[in-house]
Amino acid sequence: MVSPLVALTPKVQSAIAAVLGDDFREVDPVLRPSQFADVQVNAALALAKRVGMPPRDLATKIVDALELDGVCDKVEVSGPGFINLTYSNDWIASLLGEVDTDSRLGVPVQERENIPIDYSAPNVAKEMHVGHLRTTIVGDSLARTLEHLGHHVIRQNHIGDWGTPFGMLIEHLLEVGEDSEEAGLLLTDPNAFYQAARVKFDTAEKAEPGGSAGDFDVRARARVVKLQGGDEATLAHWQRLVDLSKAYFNKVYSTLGVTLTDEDLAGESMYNDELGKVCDELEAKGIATVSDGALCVFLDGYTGREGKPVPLIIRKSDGGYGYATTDLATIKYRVGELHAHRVLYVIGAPQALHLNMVWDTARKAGWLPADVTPVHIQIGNVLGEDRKILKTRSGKPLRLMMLLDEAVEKAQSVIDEARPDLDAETRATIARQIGIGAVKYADLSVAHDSEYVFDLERMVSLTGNTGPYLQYVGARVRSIFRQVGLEPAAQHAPVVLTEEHERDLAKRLLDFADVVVAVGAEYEPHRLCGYLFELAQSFSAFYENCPVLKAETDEVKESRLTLSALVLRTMVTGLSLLGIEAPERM
RNA sequence: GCACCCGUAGCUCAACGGAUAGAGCAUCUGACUACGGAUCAGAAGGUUAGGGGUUCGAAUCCCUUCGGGUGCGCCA
Repeated sequence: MVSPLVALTPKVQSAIAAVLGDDFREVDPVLRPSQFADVQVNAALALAKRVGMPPRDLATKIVDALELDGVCDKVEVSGPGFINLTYSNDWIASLLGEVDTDSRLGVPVQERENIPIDYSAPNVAKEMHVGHLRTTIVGDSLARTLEHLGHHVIRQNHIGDWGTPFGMLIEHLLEVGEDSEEAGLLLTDPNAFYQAARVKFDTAEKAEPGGSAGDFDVRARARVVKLQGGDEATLAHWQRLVDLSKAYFNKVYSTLGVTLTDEDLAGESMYNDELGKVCDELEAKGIATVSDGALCVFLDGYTGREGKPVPLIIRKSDGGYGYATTDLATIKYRVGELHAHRVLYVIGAPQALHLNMVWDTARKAGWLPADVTPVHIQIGNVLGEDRKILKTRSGKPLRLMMLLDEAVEKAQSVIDEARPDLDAETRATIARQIGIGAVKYADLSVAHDSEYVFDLERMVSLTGNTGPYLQYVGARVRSIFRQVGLEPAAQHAPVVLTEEHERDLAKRLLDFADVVVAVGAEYEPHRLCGYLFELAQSFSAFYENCPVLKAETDEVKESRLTLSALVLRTMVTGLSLLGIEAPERM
């Protein structure tokens, strides 16, 4: 089973080789979508200069050498040397027949690679905000997609469960008591807990030593050292803190329909025993040196203010370790223990410098071989209406759970009004699917590295390029089948193409595999969103213009039912790769 | 100061170096006793921030100016 582009590529390459010789057999035929035909071949333009031939002449020769019997109805040279190809309806129908019999809808199974994906990574005792929402959703979609392509995806939820803040968090927890109302905030409003600890710390730090503000800051710092030193009592308090937060994360993940579980937790604390070894090894290899009391790695090409070299601090002057050390231990683990072929980091764009320094250090230390590719899938900042970054610390905190609840509420009010015929329980289920789907789609449909303006109204809007619109297409198809009492999954009659809208839809369906492959290669779920939206539009036009159940003949009716069933299957599969549910009805 | 990212229609965003830069929202005009109108058809909307360069061809690659964002030693 192959897509049109995959099928045509070797044919065009053969024609090029026939004209220019075997040296050109592997050359990129430059197949592109065309507004004048089904596809255009731009190879002649690309190669003309190299072979010293006018592009139109070369294009003509390539066309003469092309063997496209039964594949294309029309082949013509156009403009400066474009070759426009128009598929024959029979070919489209026959490829679609193959897609129809393929449980994978033509999506290939790729050579299996081990791919750890680092995503979500919320902080213990901190509310998940819209920034976390994005890495969680994009990462989860990539995990699902790469898994679908046959890879061994190892989800790595690198939660912030270690480091300096835990000193103050534990001290705060001890002061308020583990069973206090205050501690309960960890489950419901973690930010409030964190902020309280933060305020105590900041107040004490600014105050005179021994003053009325107490020595909270001193105790907090001492607690960090105890924690990293493995003090048992401290570890027990820490574990309590982590457990409370884990319950909160899982509540969010379950609401969101994200695949992460406790099995995927691989927090910073996991690497605690390795931190000392990492430092020792780097020092022994002469990669790290002591500067101002801190153990640092200085790398070529990294300069900061006033041309001073930027250090990667792997051991602070007080003996503690920061996230640079943890991240080094992490990549060492992912390569050495998980045998990664690719290592994906779905984290914020501002971390680019840090990540590059970590990777370069790991390369230098021999922990990251040349054949292992680390990839930073940069998550752009989420902006407020004022186009400034939404921050939890200074600005008003935007609680994720509240946001999700609000999205579901909006969907609920719409569905209550539109479908009073359904029972309350069904409506509640649909409202959840639509509301959550809307939020996820809004996040997935823009390029992951672009900053985007967070607008709840637009997100949950049920018209336009939104999740609900795509879900609606699936519901419409199911409705057609319900009316005639047929199962979409059992519909496999041959497709015959007569109307232009049928042809457009069929062609669109054939592109699915290429898009999924592209998402896996480029790590860009927004391409799949774009594709599914186009598919939805193609289906809507088809649905409007080509009666299915009232078709002129049984043959046409059966064919259109097959097309509809394929739309449903493609839409449901595509949405599932995005992590979005497709309601039976809505 | 240095580095990275960004600047596309009123707004939010697309566009693997290819022909006339596309969608959605909003606006305007049409289509409802509907195979489900949560829809569809159509209109209007642009010097791709400015200027150079490379190329047969640039929103895309290079240089530069302007504007915005982010990062740059003991938070993560």
